[in-house]
Amino acid sequence: MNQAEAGTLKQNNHRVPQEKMAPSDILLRKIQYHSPIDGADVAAIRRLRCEIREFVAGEEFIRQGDKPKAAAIVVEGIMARYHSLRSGARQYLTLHYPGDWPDAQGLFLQHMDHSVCAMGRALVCSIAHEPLMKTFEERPTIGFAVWRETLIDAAIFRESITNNASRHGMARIAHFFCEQFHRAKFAGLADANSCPLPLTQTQLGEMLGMSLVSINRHLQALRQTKAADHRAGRLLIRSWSKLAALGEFDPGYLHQIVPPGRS
Amino acid sequence: MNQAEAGTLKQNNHRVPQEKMAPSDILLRKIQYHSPIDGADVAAIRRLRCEIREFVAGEEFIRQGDKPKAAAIVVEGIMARYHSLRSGARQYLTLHYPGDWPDAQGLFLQHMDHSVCAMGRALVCSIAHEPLMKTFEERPTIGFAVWRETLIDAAIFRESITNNASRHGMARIAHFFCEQFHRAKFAGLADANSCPLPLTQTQLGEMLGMSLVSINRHLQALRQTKAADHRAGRLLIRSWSKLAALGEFDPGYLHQIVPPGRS
DNA sequence: CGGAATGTTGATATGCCTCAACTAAAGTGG
DNA sequence: CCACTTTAGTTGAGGCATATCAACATTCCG
Repeated sequence: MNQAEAGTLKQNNHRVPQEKMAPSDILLRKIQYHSPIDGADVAAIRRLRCEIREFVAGEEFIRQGDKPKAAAIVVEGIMARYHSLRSGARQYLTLHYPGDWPDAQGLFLQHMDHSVCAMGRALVCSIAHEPLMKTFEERPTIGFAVWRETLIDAAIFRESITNNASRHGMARIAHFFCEQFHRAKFAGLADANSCPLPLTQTQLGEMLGMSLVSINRHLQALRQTKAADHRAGRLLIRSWSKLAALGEFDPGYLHQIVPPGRS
Repeated sequence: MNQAEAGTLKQNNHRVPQEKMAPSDILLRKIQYHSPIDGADVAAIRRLRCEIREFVAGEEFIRQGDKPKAAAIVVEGIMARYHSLRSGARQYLTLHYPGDWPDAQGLFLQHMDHSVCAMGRALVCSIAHEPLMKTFEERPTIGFAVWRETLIDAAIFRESITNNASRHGMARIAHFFCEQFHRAKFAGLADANSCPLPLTQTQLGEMLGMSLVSINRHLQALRQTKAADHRAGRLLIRSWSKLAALGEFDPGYLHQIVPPGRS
């Protein structure tokens, strides 16, 4: 049982003072890499009012079946999307890093077909659908940029299908680690050879469709190859080339456009 | 080896005379169910020039790595998306029915991270990106409707992750059958208790991450439950309730809005 | 310090994969 | 039209990867 299921969860929906940061910047930073945002677009984005909320580990942001009236952008930390199965188990679908829109589907679809929760502490900014949609109508480039984000999400889901269905334990884990490191790096969360990855082994299993015991054993094998290590909620890359080879990782599907001035 | 891999494929890129049908109608029919398309929108859609092409079974429409300059809409038949693995094997990702946009990602992402091919004979209509994007800018509602389609695709991918990762053989097949019947029905391809499903058992395996032998045996078991039968490229539903129960199928994730006047 | 969550290890069971042979159906060419 | 080839489907046998069960060690946290 994880925290959310055990019902021992602390609620922590504190509003964070708006002055603490400009959430539009995290949004801009990401979409400017790939989309031709002009001055008027920037102004329109800055004009959007957003509410920042803080979440503790495991806390739910939105639940399967909900009908959201606002869209969320991850500002700090890591969020996860998951399906709740009838058996009570979870199937985690993806992780989301700062700049991601984990519930963008709510903009156009009636109800959520999955839930979103925080993995570790996280900060989320919500923008009400109505003004956001209006902005998309008036400044299509902004909508296109967010649309693009949702298409990359879909590419990540596809890769996940392939990873879970066609790779064996060790390779599957290696591939997953590669993806997370790549994305954490892109979001500015990683240092040269490590990044946060606040999942328990149970949750890794729920992500990759494997049992806890299998995860544990493959993780140990992975340690012995000296390719990567996962401990205490952190992923340590010891040999990127070895890990990428093990997981047959090719980052093309992430469609990352490397921002100028970063490696 | 299937046809495409064996290289014995017949090329059949015949242009079909434009008069044969109005492809914009298939597009309109679908998006009008859910989006507030007005007269000017309809006119803008009809103004888009599109080229219709016919494909034979297995023929590739677009390949992993390609940079498409046009977007496709399935007009007739069934298309599939798939990843090509290093081993040469395929991982099928989804099927697409008339009205679907199997390569919409090409509108915003540089290169294709997967391929698209025809399953059985199919008719596809292509609309050049440039005028299409212009239409999205001028008439945001149209873009939103297509965006919505891509979000449903993503929901289908997510369900596929869960299905492949968390359900055992028989349930996995049952769930897949339920989804395809539901979608075929929605696209007008199904009759009361059957629909086309032009996959070989090998391809079913490549879709669901199982070996041919497992598929074959589960399929036989499924026949014996009298829930469903798959033969000669056609899916026959013998007991929907039984099949849905076996596959734990809940169609919510398809976000279908039932068109007026249909059950 | 005590209790809960997390990680580790061993043993056993089983679902699925692989290999291999064979049948049935469909398509091809003389 | 029939013989031949190819593709698709079926069946059996054996082995392996992963699940499951169960006990224990460790870390975390109030």
